[in-house]
Amino acid sequence: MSWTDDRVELLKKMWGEGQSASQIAKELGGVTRNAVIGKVHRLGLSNRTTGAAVTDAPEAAADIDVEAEVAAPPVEAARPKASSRPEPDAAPFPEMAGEAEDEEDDDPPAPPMSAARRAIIPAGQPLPPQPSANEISPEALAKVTEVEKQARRITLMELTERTCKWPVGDPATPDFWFCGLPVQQGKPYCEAHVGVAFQPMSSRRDRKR
DNA sequence: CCCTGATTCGC
DNA sequence: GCGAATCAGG
Repeated sequence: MSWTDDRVELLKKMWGEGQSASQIAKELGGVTRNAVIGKVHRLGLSNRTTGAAVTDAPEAAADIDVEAEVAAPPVEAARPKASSRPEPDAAPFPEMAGEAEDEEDDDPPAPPMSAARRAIIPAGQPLPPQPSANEISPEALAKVTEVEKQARRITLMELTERTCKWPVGDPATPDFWFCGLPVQQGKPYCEAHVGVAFQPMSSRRDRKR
């Protein structure tokens, strides 16, 4: 595979979005993450680490401009290093309700129970995890509800191996989504959701049956 | 061990 | 220019 124009374009786009080199490589296909990184560097678009140069201090060296230091593109996605906590570039969430472009007015039974909904989990389906929110450490729970506010709120089809697959809401409801934050390596969920999904078995010695 | 990006250097 | 190998981290 070669770096065709549109492949480069996709590379730029994804890199700009904070996608990792391996993800980009996977998306492009036919190239390794090394190839992607190499290209990224050759293109001049590389670190956008909070203004601070991770490698060398941009001091001295008054002759580093032959190749021109490609003016940093207006990249806004701040990637807090390899710690993975990519701020969802654009997560405009209008407190759900999204009546904006409802081509169909179909949810009469969709009361504005925003806050309540988050707290009340429809538990019951054989679906994924949905913890019985009764034996989870308050801390973990708090963390989740907090995280769910930052969630990317992606759809089923937007799920990838690296997006948190924690479902939120009632699948039968229009406001059903998946967390979508970066998963904790290996696990299918992000850090917060791993926390509630995998309970170490602590304050739950009763109801043991 | 998984992952990340950075760099080098033969091609 | 390209990217595998390597390096240097988290």
